[in-house]
Amino acid sequence: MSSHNREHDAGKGGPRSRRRPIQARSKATVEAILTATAQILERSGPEAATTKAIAARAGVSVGSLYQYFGSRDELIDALAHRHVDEMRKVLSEALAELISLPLDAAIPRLMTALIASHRVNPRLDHVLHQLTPISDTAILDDFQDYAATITTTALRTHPDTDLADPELVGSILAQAVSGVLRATMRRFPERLADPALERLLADLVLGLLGRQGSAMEA
Amino acid sequence: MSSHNREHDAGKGGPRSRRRPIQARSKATVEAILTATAQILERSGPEAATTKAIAARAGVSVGSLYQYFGSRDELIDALAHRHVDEMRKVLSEALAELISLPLDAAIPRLMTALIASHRVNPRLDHVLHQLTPISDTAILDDFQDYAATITTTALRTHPDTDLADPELVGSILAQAVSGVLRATMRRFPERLADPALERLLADLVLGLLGRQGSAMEA
DNA sequence: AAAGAATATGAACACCTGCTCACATCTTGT
DNA sequence: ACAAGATGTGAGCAGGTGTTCATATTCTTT
Repeated sequence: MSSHNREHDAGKGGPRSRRRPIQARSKATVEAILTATAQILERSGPEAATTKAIAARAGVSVGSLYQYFGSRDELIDALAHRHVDEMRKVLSEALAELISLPLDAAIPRLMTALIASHRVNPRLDHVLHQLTPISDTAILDDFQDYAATITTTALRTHPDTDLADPELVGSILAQAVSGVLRATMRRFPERLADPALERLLADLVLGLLGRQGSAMEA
Repeated sequence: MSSHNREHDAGKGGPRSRRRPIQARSKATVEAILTATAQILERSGPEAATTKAIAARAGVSVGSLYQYFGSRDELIDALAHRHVDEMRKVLSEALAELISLPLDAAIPRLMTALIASHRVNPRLDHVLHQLTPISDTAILDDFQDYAATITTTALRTHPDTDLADPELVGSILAQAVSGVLRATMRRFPERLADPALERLLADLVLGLLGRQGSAMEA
């Protein structure tokens, strides 16, 4: 080995992971730490996610934790990134087939995809939202923005409707849907399986488009 | 003075305020403590709301705080109750005039009222939502349920539409609107003044009702 | 086999937290 | 004026936190 592994970010500054796992053993360690963090957060909330508790559940010592994460906050940040990446992946997978469909058919499928993406890890999702600060933009906003962009482009692409401000409409729709989903996951998780939810959400979106697209309704 | 003031709840148990303020001076103290807590929560989030920080900002000693609140959590609970009470009040004030209106006119006004109620203290609202646990029902849910009930009864009362499951629809609509409002407050607060938001929300609700009420759309 | 790098350990440290309690002060009723 | 209750104080306690570091172990390379 010729190059050291310690932090020496020639590029942009900012807090970075202390060390990068290069052997298989260490990769398993960071993996264990991340899953342990997720589990504790899901089960017992942010306050229980103590460095010591995390290390214990991961079967590692605190020292190991600090070998790969510069601080507790960095660790949680990494976990959050991981989580939105997975959500984004689930959503984008169901996306390819949508572009060719007319809106009436595309929107219900989009809802199904959104529900699926929110099912990735609802409890962790909620806790990460708890950790979202008021002012600063948070990692979780990335997913929200992604969903908004998708909706906006869908509206722009499909010639079925033409809106005055597709961006605003897309953003509002994404907010509405994710608001419903997040509230449902926390308080009525059994509803998620109910196909009525999907239909209602699709009707919600299509209804607004109908109202907005044409100046008049039937 | 014949009766002591200490806690001696003959009724149901549970953590209660230690002492009830009876003189004007002490009432001012609890008031100061509550406002201080709110200010710190708004400005710096839950972690900054230390008992010492609160006492300092209130111009009081820690001891005084514990004379009227059994614990830090009880204090925040009290503040949360206060907050939803105010939101509920704002909402219910704008409610009386709605029952006589047809849905097309009632819904936009309901949106105005909902926006107003969410404007009571958006930052505090967000922080209190941060403190909402995953599993247990929280105080803030009361407002959500209130809004859902109002919507449901509005749908039931007005003969304009007849829905299969007004409760589900009312609940979803309330979740959607509050999802939009909360996201907007945090990330695009300037939009709150935009009348387009009100119109969009009303269209969102009316659109779903149009879709749901009649089996067919134009 | 030997050396050096990567990885793992956990006691120890400095700091901060919620909370109590013995005491001082103010207010009120008589 | 005087007691007695109501209110206010803040140093101090017990416990917990995130983080570091000198040391030990394991792996990789030569």
